Amino acid sequence: MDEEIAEGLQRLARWAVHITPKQISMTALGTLSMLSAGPLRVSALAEREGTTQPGMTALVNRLAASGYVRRIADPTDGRATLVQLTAAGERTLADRRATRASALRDHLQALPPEHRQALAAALPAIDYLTSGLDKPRD
Amino acid sequence: MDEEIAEGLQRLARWAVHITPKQISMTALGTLSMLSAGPLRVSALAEREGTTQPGMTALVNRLAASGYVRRIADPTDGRATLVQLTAAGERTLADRRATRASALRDHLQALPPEHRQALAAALPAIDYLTSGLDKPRD
DNA sequence: TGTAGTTACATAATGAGGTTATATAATTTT
DNA sequence: AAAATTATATAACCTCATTATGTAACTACA
Repeated sequence: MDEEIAEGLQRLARWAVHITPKQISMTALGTLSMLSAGPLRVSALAEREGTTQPGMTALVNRLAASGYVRRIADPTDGRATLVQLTAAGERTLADRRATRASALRDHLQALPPEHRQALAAALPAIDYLTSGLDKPRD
Repeated sequence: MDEEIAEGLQRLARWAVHITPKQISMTALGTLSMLSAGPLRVSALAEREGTTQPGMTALVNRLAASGYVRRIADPTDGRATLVQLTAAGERTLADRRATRASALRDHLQALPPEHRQALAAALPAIDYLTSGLDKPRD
């Protein structure tokens, strides 16, 4: 049984990524998402995104070049830099989330009622599984 | 309601990608997966993977360099090249699928029974949603 | 039938996103 | 005060994707 569920979840993840507009990478969106709760260190972002510190430094560079984040000094540690979401970053985050959700909703609307109900009933299970994620709604 | 489901599916996709060992890209795995049913043209692979033809040419180059696929002539069209899975490619495909499925199963085993049941009940809905995909079990 | 158009793939240049290894500066430890 | 550790940055290098363009082969048609 777990076999079938695992297979289904893999297909579902693949499908969701497929139909989702790729304006921004998952890592970039997740990073902006985390920052919406307040500034974080580069290393904290890297750890929670499951990437490396140099990789996150590069991503923060790109996000800063796009004007979505800025670096501020960490008052408690001269080595660290805090990454802070800008107003433009907040707008972009909201916009990208809405676009993604709407792409998914288009497909859900074409879903027969019993299937929609089954998915709704599975939401607590999904919440349970994904609760380890840093509540990024992406 | 669709709102909550869309959100849940996005989180689920993100989670599944997160916990999945990234030995191989989704596109590469999907490509090998399609080829397991028989040789296909570069352009057919590109279209079904939702990528560009030059992108698929490059991917086929890398897969060929790794020994997972080979190019063979298309007897019906001198311009086309068919991409064929090698024995090593089949082994790799099976191995990667197993690794991914096992990572997911580890999480499913820690799932309370009622949640597991809810997911099992949602499988038909998942099949319905993802039926557009080229039955790649990834 | 030969030439014009189209098609299939490859190549080139570019950029995002990721890796490991290493350097630098600031903080801690001893 | 010196040594060790920590936080970030930098460098060199892959993968994966894009657009623009080249080339060879097929198709159509005057």
